[in-house]
Amino acid sequence: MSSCETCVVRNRAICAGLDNQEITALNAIGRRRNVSAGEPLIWEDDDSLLVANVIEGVLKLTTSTEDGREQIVGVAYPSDFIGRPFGQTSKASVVALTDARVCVFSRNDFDRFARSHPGLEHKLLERTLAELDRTRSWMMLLGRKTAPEKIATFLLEMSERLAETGCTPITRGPATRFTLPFSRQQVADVLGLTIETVSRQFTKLKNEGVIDLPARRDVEIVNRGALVALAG
Amino acid sequence: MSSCETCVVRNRAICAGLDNQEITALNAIGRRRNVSAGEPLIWEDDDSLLVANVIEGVLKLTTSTEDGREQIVGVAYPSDFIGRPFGQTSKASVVALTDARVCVFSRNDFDRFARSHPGLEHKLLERTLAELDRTRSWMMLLGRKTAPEKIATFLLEMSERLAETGCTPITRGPATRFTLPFSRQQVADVLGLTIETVSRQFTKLKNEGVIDLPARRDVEIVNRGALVALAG
DNA sequence: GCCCGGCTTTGATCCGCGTCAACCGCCCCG
DNA sequence: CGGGGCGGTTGACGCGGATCAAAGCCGGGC
Repeated sequence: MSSCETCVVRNRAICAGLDNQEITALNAIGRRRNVSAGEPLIWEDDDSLLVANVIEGVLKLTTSTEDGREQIVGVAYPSDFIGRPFGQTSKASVVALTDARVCVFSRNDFDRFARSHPGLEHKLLERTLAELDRTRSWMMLLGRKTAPEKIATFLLEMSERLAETGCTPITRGPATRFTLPFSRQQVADVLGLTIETVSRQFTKLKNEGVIDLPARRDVEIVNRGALVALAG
Repeated sequence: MSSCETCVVRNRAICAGLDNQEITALNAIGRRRNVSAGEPLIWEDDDSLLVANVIEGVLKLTTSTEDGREQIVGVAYPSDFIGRPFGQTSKASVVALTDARVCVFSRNDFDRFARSHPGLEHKLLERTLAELDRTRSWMMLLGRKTAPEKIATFLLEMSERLAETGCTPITRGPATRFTLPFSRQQVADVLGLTIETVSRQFTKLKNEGVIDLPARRDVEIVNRGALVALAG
């Protein structure tokens, strides 16, 4: 296994910017792991023993109330970083949505390595700041948007992120046709809606000719302009 | 003006962990600024020319839709860091809720300084990770909690944060009595509710003897247990 | 091919919260 | 002391999305 493989495509991975020697050292403390769809990687409130780097696949970060309501608070795509370095407990559960390959590190090992490699910490900081930006714009959606706006925003975001992370046939710009890594229930958990509402909104957009739904999880954006207008 | 003053109480400020020489260098590129209640510090989508460190007061971070709906996506207390280093545009507006004192830096100056001082970047990373955790648990609230749960959660969070940032008479643990730095409308903007719903829920809690409302913005928690139970 | 089970869609109804509107009370200022 | 205005409260009502229920669809196993 080459160092490049363990640590993902070099240019996009967490280790981008490290020199060869550093990459080798990082690989020494990491382990590859396969996680199949539906399998958990980290449980909410556990000791946060792991951090990881996504190589392939999509995973969800969730928090739940005691009575079982779930909210997806983040989605990790290839090259994304998962887990909570420098903290006692993980505040979110991580579960694979598709079969996934990740590179896991013990939190202690990773923390120690990061602290002595400023380039890595800088990269991590940039990623965390970007994630915070995304999360904040999602708060706007959860707190203030209507169901149709939520669905439209969601579809547009999916078409962008799936394209840029290479989860769809490579095209320039956002994808017009893609396969959702989510079930209807999971879409509901992302948007703070119920499964029935999600289903109804999808059907409505299809009837209006804005999108097409060729298969359960497949979406084709027919009229992107309309979607942008609906997104609010 | 001593270096300590410019850069906030040493132990809690962004510069904690820097040596004296570094603190002096950081002070050289920062400027004190007073912001009065209601005054903006950064506008949404501007060029993100500023970053800042809060010395005193409380500020809100907001995003808005074109048609004027507003969502408060973060609240900055003393010692908190504001702005978006290493990014092109700021995604949120920053407006003071109370009269505030901040230490502002030009983004370029700050970026350059941070990149050459790993201790500062590490501190910034820890803060950003903590903020991300808080933001994610707020997503759960926005997406899945009912109005009574939102209000209860909000009051408990306020009682903790206002105590730990020294915005209330110092006590051990969470404050039982405090002054909200928010108007009713702003509470609504934090929780994704309307002003009327916020008002009704406050009144309900008062009638049930869970809290007392001695003045417009003052809250006294009478029955914390009940509040915790309601928070969901 | 056929059956079974889980996911999804669709329909009917309900209710929490938003909306619209009026009123209240505190504070400022004359 | 007496307006006036702003922020907050209260009430009446309606709607969007949740809830409850049932049927449809599709994929997998035999």
